[in-house]
Amino acid sequence: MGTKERKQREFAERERQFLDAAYELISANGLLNLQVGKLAEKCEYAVGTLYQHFASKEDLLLALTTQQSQAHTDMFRRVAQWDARPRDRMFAIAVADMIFVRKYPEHFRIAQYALCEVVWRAASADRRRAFLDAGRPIGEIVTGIVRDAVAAGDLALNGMAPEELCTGLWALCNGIHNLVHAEGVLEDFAVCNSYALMCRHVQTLLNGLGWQPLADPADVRATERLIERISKEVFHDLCSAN
Amino acid sequence: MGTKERKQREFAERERQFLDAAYELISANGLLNLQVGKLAEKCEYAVGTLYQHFASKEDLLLALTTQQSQAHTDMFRRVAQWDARPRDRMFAIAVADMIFVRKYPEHFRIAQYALCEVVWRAASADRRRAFLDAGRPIGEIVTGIVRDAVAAGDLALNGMAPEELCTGLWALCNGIHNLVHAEGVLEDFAVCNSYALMCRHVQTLLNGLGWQPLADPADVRATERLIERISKEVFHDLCSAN
DNA sequence: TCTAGTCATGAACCGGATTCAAAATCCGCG
DNA sequence: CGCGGATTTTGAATCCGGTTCATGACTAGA
Repeated sequence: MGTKERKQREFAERERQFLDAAYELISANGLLNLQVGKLAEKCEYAVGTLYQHFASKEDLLLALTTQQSQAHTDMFRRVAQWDARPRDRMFAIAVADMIFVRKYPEHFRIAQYALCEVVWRAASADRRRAFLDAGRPIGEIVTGIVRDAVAAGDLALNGMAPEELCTGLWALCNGIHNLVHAEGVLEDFAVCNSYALMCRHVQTLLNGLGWQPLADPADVRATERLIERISKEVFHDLCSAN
Repeated sequence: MGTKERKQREFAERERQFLDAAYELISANGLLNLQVGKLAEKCEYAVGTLYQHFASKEDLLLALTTQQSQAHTDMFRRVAQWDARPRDRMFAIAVADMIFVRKYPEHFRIAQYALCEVVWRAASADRRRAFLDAGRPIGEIVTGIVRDAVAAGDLALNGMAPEELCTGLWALCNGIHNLVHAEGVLEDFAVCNSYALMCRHVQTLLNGLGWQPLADPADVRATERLIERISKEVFHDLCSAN
């Protein structure tokens, strides 16, 4: 009975259609103006059909975030396979993050919103679980790099677990995105190229961990070259301009 | 004609009442369940009266966040006046942040929500401006500490503006709060005492900046002692236990 | 072709934010 | 002290958009 399976495939396909359309609508009109009715209409389905997929509007947003998270993971996977010293790979993780957020600025905003308690709680438990599951490989990739570094003698944990060490990087990147996206906050603060700055802070943090080989804090060009190299060797297809 | 002024005072007082009550309701029932009608009722005013103060529900949330920001600022001001070496003062900023978020966990959630594009845009322009204004002193305090450190020869900027340097710390703290509050994400990640960890990361970042005197990354106890000292000398009244 | 089951539909429902016309209150003046 | 216009408060009515569910269409197997 292949019928069942074909149905499932079609169902999954339709779900993707909804999510893609949602992203388009959000990009065009802002998250604020996303309306379930409009979305269904755009997809040429009835609202009821949409509700066959998502328990609520919030559920849909979390689903979208989860989908995004998978794309994000794919970029990280590439970094993991990149043939470079652990420190550079870890730095490349931050660069990947940066490229991703820049490429899909709405995604960050949606995630930011979807992970707020209000929305998170309004999504279904299944959806929440799926989101957490989607994030797990990211953790594994990143802690893997840390372990490599320790094994190579480039990094001393000083009693921290690799997971704990990672949270620092993670928080730093996440926090920067937050600041960048909070309108007016950074402008006020006279920061021009926020992502170059983010890279600098990441290098600083890695240096603070004593992660070898240390980056020269005064040599901004070296970091720029590294970013270019990463763009070229790992994300050639995603970085047309810068 | 003092009538005008008394009215203004009363108006401001009522606004505070609304905001305080909103915080209570949110603490009790969660942000999700905050209802404008209920809030007005709790304050024994009609909904219409509430709308005299706030352009929308979102506007109210941003107002609440702004109020919070002022309390936050007061804590930072204390740190600025603390008689200690700049590096310790900077570290104390992070500790202050930590104490604040711990003391008012809902406030963080509200801010997180209020600063999402959806809510931010739904608030009135005046309110947004007020929020940005409320944040400005924080920036001044923190960059002030950086300048002190540079003047004392404890820190080299390496071409960064003090504001830029601050964003790193800021992002790190903000990011950690985000992770801590995102249910399930850190649990998954086997992090037990998240704020102790945050302090470690802050020390790491400061070390990475070469901010003298460096903290010994292996000596966890030293940082604990410093935190205790800060709790005692700066926030004696706010820290009953730990 | 028929039938039971599954799925899609969209008008109706409903909760809650927002509005606004009427009522109450306030204030300065005679 | 009382009057009249301005200001403020009130809460029932409105509006909006997310969600439901009775109905009809479609499917697959008999």
